[in-house]
Amino acid sequence: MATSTSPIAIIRPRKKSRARGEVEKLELRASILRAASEEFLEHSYEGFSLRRVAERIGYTPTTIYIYFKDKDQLLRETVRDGFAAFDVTIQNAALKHTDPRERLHALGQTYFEFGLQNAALYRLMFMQRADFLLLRLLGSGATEEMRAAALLDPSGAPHRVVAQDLLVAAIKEGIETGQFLEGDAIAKADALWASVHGLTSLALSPLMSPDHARSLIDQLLENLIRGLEP
Amino acid sequence: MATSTSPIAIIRPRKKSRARGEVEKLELRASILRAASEEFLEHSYEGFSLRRVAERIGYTPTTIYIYFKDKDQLLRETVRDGFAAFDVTIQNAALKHTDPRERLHALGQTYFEFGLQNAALYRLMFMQRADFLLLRLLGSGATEEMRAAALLDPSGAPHRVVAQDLLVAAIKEGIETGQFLEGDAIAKADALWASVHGLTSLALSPLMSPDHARSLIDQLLENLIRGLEP
DNA sequence: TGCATTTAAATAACGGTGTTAATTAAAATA
DNA sequence: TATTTTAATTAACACCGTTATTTAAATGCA
Repeated sequence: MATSTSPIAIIRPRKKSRARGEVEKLELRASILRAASEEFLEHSYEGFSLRRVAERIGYTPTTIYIYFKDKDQLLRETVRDGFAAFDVTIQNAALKHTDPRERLHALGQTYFEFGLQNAALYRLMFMQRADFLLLRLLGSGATEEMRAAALLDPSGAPHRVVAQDLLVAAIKEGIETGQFLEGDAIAKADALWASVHGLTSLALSPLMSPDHARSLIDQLLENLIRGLEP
Repeated sequence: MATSTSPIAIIRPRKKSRARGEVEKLELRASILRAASEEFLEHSYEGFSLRRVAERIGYTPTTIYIYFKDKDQLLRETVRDGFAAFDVTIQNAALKHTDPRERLHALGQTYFEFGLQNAALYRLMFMQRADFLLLRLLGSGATEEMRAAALLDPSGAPHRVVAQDLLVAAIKEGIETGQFLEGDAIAKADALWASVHGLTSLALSPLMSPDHARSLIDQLLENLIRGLEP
């Protein structure tokens, strides 16, 4: 049978045809993700509907299951870029300041403002689906069992977010230069993180207006950083 | 029936019979709320199902609509006691300490620990359905328009939670006694609140273990309170 | 007491969700 | 060209909140 079309087809008739199919597959996959991204931005996590994503690109809901395991995985991949953008934004803020105090302040400000400017994403990352962040942190090398275990047992040595690590680094640096008191840098970093997260999350809730929160962030950061000093 | 049993039933045959009916209604209503409460504790906000509440007490889902406007109202009434318990707990903590510094510290500790001990409730109150809190704060005197407006516009002079008011009071007292620096007591209170809320909410997320958060709360509170001092 | 009215509750149904199994049709392979 | 693989669909399931309609019992009144 193969002989009828081309005897030398042994080389790679499969590869070529398969390659074409895979491009198309990737295109549809990307199209799904694009639609999902719009869907998430418009309706946030609570209103994110797999069926609407499908309808948006003119496919049936079941088609999505060919490209993604389930709704969770679709959403995970949908916000992947957002997660990365968060890391980049925070990293850049850290790079702009050599002085630990200034760097901590910039990290806090940037974290806070990123949250306000990316409300749906921030809520998802830190308030609604923090498990996404954990899975991410476990990396691709982790087995399914490790992931499941990490989700079931959030205690133990926790997996740390980039922003956390940058805080720790700045604090350690401040300790080395004598600007900050000695002590558990991770503990200090987590306390700082918790405070800024608290103000950010309240600013994204009906309990505090973003503007009111903005009027508080600098003073709060100053107080917290002063608390690190001798 | 009323006439057959007593001709003088004119006095209040309606009242008596109606009273009996109303007691039964109240009993069923209470039974629904009891089932809903169990449901909420077992499945939290995300998994709270009206149909399961109905099934739990052996009624059809539609019956619930005779006693409650919709799922939201059922849930609101279900957690009413929890909200009140939160207020009482915080109030008691405040009453135990006359010194503003100590009172602030106790308020923070108690708030934090209440959150950890009542995870589903705390998440609902401050993370998932803060609008419940707002409606509550608007009180029974508010019109529907006022409530709708308050929800749509969370800016403006915000309605304050009991815990917030207690913080403000303690800070104002500390300023009067000269223990704290002069300044906007509300702003200082909100910053304090945001920080404690941040640690509490992280402790209720997979991103930070409750025990780790517990190891941070006292130091954090000390730092924040010291930030109020001259 | 008998009849009419009110009303508590149930049934049936609508539109929505995520998801799985079975089916169609088109493309890839031999 | 015939066979196999596979992308996509249709049909279905089990949920969800909610509304309109119907049943049946309790109540009101002559």
